[in-house]
Amino acid sequence: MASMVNVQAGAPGSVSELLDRLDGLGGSLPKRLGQCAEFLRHNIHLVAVSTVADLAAGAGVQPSAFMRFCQALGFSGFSEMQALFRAEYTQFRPDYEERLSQLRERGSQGPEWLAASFAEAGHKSLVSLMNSLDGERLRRAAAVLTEAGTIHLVGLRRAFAIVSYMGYLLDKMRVPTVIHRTAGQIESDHAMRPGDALFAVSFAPFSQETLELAARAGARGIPVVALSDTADCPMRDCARELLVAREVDVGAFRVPTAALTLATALAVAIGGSRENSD
Amino acid sequence: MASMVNVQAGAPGSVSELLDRLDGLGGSLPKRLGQCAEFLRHNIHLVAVSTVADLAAGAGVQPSAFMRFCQALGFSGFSEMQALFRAEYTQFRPDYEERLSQLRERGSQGPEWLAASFAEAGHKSLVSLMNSLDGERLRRAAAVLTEAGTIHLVGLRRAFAIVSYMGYLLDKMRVPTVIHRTAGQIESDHAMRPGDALFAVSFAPFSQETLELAARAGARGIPVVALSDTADCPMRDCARELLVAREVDVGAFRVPTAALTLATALAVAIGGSRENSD
DNA sequence: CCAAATTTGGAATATCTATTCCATCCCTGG
DNA sequence: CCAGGGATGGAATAGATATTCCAAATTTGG
Repeated sequence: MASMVNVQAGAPGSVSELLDRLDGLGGSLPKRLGQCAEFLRHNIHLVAVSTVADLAAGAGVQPSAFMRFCQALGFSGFSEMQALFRAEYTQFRPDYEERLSQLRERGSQGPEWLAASFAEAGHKSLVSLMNSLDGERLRRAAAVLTEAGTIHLVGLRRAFAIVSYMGYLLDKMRVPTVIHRTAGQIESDHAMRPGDALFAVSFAPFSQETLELAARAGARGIPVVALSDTADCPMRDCARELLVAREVDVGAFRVPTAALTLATALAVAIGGSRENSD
Repeated sequence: MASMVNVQAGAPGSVSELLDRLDGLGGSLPKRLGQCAEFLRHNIHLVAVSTVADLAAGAGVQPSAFMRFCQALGFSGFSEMQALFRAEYTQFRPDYEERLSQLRERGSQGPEWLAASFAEAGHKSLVSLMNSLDGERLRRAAAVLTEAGTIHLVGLRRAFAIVSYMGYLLDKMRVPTVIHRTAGQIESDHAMRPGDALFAVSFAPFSQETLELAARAGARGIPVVALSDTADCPMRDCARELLVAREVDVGAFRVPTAALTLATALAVAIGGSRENSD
């Protein structure tokens, strides 16, 4: 009984713990169980709502093999493993459909309805962000800004919130940063010196000031990383890298959830790399 | 066979269609089936991962009653109804866990990994926001700010992004708004006149300046609406309403997704109400 | 290349879940 | 107040689904 594939401790207590254990097992699993592991990694979301037979078929193995796989992970069987996924699912799943329909009934368009709508839009924006994100481009953008002497940030109107949060994070991580407010400040350009870099944020319809500042920086050989809500952004010409974060609107309004998320990830990545190279 | 409670067309083809039909049935259902309907409306997310017995128990009825309820909705039985929910679930669900574990494998902690982590945290923050949101309190907060002559906004450090976006939205909707930057500006207080209101944002650890400004405003009888990430916020004493938006962290960092979403909903609600009363 | 140990497939079984059925109860209309 | 029709609870049944078992196949170590 002690010579089984892998009988550690008890069963995992959460999905991420389970994934860790899966990584730990590495390639040490026999062929069929390996198939199960591979399939599970790519289809985590199916576990809560499928039968062993379905999952086994998906992984291309017999149900009994999948059972053995569950046991190798430390569970008593499939049911115990599924219970874990179901618990996690019921904990985190938003019931927007329900909530919105409820709110729609009694006097629509109140603040609560708006909050639910914006929250739902936020979910969609984040999903779309991760689906469309180009990891390689993001890495290059982070590299450009990591190597800069001082990072200059610019973004007006709705983009200013993004820039100000990024400025806060970078400053907290002791990365030399300047936030540009172009209004009536002609000296902006001269603050950018060779070796610096510019991070420019602008959403359609674009602020002329931001576009021009980015263009002048690009012309002077200062690398520009741009963030916009469309690939058609005019900055695509002057920018070394253009990142795109689309947002889902609620009527005429939106929350820049995806952009803020992407900008934060970028800032933290920059802060992390700088720290390492100090 | 034709005299059953309600046998229309076929089974609903989607969850929202089902909700519509539920609304259509209105109060015409007998007591026990009504309990099922009520429970379903509030626990849509449970259907995909529960048994009839569980749901029936939750609704306080016998399994057989729940079966009749499913049939009244046009399904052949519970299984058919559950299949609908399971299908929608597998469609919508993003596989962050999977994505993260994939990214973890090859060179962890890159910008892409960070983006995925922050996106996942954003999802969780939004779910928790909507689970904990008190509609009544939000409505009162919106009312306080709607009735104000000028809305004063204050928030420093990480809270400034929230305030600046809210300021942008309110300004766009032609609501008189002032953003206070307390640094070295002593006249802040006098800008707030009777009839105005203050919206103060501060997250732990709180900025002393924000707390003091809010306290002085409260003492002068100017209504204060506060937004924080904890109910333990010191402003709870001076504020007319305290809104709470908790965020899920990634390591030492976070994206203020929930707070920004809530603040946006609030701003749009205010803008909408003002428009109506003009 | 052989023997031992491990893994595998598939069928048999145990368990759990959905579904039906019917005696009883409760309303409703006369 | 008394039928009569629908609604209800609970048990009985049919159907899935998980789980185990073991003979056959495969791999591993010497």
